[in-house]
Amino acid sequence: MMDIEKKTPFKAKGTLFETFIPDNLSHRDDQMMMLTNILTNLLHTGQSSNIFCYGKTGTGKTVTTRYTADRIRFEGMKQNKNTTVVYTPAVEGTELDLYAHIGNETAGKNIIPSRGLSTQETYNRTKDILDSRNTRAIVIMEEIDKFYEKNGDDFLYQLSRINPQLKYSSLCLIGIANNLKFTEHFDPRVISSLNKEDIIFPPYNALQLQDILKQRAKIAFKTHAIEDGVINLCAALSAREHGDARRAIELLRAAGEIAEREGEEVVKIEHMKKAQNKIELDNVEEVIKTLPVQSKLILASIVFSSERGKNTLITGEVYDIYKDMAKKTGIDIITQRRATDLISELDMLGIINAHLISYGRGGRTREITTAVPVQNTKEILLQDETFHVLRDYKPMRGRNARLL
DNA sequence: CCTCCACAGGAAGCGCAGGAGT
DNA sequence: ACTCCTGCGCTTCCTGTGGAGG
Repeated sequence: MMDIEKKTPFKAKGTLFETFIPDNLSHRDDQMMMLTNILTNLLHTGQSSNIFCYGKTGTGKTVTTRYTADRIRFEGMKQNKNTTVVYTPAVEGTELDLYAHIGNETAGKNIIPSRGLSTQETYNRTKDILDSRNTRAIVIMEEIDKFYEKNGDDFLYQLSRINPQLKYSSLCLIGIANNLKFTEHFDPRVISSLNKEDIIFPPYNALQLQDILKQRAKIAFKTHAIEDGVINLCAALSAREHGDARRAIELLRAAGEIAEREGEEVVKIEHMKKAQNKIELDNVEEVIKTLPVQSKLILASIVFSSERGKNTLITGEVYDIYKDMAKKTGIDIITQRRATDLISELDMLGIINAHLISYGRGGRTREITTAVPVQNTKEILLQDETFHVLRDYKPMRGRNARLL
């Protein structure tokens, strides 16, 4: 028999995943109190104001709201007042998708189709479902600012006016946003009917992160399974980059996994350093792999000509190389207009940096550089069969190539 | 001060996919 | 089988523009 007692620093690894909601949240007492105060009205009067939470990623907006909403739901159960929590992860979709999601989550099954019905009809059905369930629905909506940017403020108007139309139920919207100022351009009629309260989540500093990590480490790892300084390093690395607690915990977990794989029972500084590199690469790989072909090809044209000192490209150059590569790989060529959009998307994903610059008479364009390790990116792209012919691609000088 | 480059990026619309209703 | 709905990727056509060179 093999040794079943395999060496590991972990005691309860599951507590280091994003889905885990801890029993107590440190450094978010104020926000939790405000949330509780507002949401308690749901149980008292059956309705409450809508709430907008602002803060950067990993500042505890999601955990805090979900935690609090859950407690309210539990409290409601005790008082025999039916409460539903609808969690809406960052929706890629539209107003229609949002209504369908709320309706289906409330119902607990897929009743409303995501296509085929008009937006208004979808809204009506969701409204009917809500009313038929006799419930107080807390709708937590992730990245509401992004949704607003894409779809406008109509959904807010609709949702804010839903309560008077409900006889037996009510809806309370909790919007979670990164951008503090996205409400600035709301239509006045939205502002007047929305009735919202704002809660701000400031980023954690290194000390607070340390605190959070220590608490979490206590339940996740065996005693003495973490070398001195590892937590502090983890907190420092995370605070410096983003102050993001979610990623800090992810980093700690990765360090533990690396230690585990190396057959160690103690997480050491070197594991933490390796973990940081790994996480960075993993994230990039995941994003690149799931890119649509055309985006991949655009990325390829940037990456495959970013070596040998020539590391800034302009849109025209990228497009020329792209066309060349498209011919070689047999992929349909898209227009430059479309290509600029894809370049913007890659920029937003953080895979490349593209910023506007003017060369005066030389025109106005974007300077593009890679934001990820070139060699690794090439390898990831080459995993795709379609790109095999590019393996030994020699960057050509585009028609628009500038002289340095 | 004006020009003019090499684009940025908005607007409209097209064809298709996926699904509902009839 | 047929009509109607929306989203998506894309094209076509277009107007707008920072700033070096004239």
